[in-house]
Amino acid sequence: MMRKTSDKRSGGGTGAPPPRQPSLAAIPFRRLAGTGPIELFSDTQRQQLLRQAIVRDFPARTIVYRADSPAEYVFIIGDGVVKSYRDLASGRRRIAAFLFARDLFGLAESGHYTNTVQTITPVRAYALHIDALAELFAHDPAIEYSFLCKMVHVLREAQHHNIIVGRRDAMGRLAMLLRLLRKHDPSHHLRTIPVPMSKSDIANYLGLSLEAVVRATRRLELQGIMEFVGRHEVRILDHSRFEALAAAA
Amino acid sequence: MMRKTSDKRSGGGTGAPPPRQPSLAAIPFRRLAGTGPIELFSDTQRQQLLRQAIVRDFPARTIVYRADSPAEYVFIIGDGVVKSYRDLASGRRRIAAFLFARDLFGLAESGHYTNTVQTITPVRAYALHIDALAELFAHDPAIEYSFLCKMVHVLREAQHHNIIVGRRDAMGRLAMLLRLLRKHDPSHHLRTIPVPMSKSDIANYLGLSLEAVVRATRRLELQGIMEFVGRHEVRILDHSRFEALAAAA
DNA sequence: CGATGACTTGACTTCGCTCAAAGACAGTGG
DNA sequence: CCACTGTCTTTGAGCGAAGTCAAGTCATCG
Repeated sequence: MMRKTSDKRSGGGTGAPPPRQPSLAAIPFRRLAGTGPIELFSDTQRQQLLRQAIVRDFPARTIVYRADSPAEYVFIIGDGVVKSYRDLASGRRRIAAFLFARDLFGLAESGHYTNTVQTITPVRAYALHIDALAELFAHDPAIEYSFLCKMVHVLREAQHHNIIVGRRDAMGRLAMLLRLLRKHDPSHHLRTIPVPMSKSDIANYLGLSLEAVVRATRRLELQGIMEFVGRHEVRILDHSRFEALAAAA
Repeated sequence: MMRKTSDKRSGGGTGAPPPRQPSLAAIPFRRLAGTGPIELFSDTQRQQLLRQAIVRDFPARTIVYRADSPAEYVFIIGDGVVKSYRDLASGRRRIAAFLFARDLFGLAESGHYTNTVQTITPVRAYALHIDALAELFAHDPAIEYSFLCKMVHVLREAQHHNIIVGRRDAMGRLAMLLRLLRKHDPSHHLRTIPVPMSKSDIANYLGLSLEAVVRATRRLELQGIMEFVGRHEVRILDHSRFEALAAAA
């Protein structure tokens, strides 16, 4: 049934110096020196949030909340990976996003969550009561600005997801997902990309059948572009062809 | 080449009492009485924004800005319809969203727009300089909160778009888009849905080829579910089957 | 060591894509 | 006012890729 505590997949956030918590990462929308995601909170903001937050640890495969249930809390991930999905009337499941350390989830619609969120690895999360958060916003526009930045960033990610799903070829979609996952790996100088989720999750994220995902991985392996090392790691063998495939958009 | 000013398609916002401008509409994320979108700005907020805003009128088919160009302004649509899209390396074009009156666009990434935005109908827009807006945010958390609400709302729409594109059947995708368009029609008690964009735009939004869109419309017409009245209006003939198709998700 | 869930593989079907060519519409200019 | 022209749209034929169904294997855990 449930894997116990033996799950060693980390999926992000285990870099050498553990970042202060809670923290939020995003690429700001205004012009800035760097090009990658930056930390949005200052130390004092972090402390303010931590005062309001409830630290919660979830084992792998735990449902944090279900779609359409009343939304009391917003969550910031300290460590671990979750999936945010919706089960459709057709019986299909659409995974809207995989979320990692420094990501945010739980902003709802009319007080009800729109997606179900379930952990993939063990997760530490910071739960912020929505009223407390609104209170904070009213007093501190800078914190609110950070959340706004994050939402803009998340919207861009959703649009990128749209582009991924819009591709017709399964191999290309898979390559794009792998590139996403690599970005979330703190130590991606290594040749292997951590893949914490199951192939079935991947299928639901990419809008493919499970079999199509399996066949796409097989073809990528046959072409010598990448290979699975166990079920939760991928090694890129031919970087240039991999990038070319993922970039074909 | 370019249609001149004779374009009569409205596409939203021509309801009897013209709303005060600029205005933003969204479903707030906190629990609330109503279930539909509400106006986010108060009168005083509107006036504050209007003081900063440049009112700009664009003819149909005008490019407001191009992807990757420096982002100086954020826009709120007063009236009309635009498309926000990105041309991919493969030669394909992905339309990320159609935007209507009371919608927002132009929040960028690192000071550069991520999508190209082009008008479909004539458009009146309110351009807000990003620095002025940030200034406003720092002084008025309530305005900032409105923008945050809007971004959360837009994110939900993007996820809904993901669900649409995730469907395999062209007819179902088309039905879902038509339902979206109906929502944006101020007078949708009528049997006809305004469809301001071309079928080619629809194809790029749905992730289909133009021909697939045409065939889907044909099949819907043959089955007596709906029919095109001219190129920019659709009449729903069988509401229950239409809804069933769109809801099958 | 048996069970459960995750994964793999094969055969067949279906649906949308591509290419190609013709038809319909709207704004333009005479 | 009407023919002109470019765009948008429609339709057909053939192909390929992903979906579905059905077995069967592998891995992990009790």
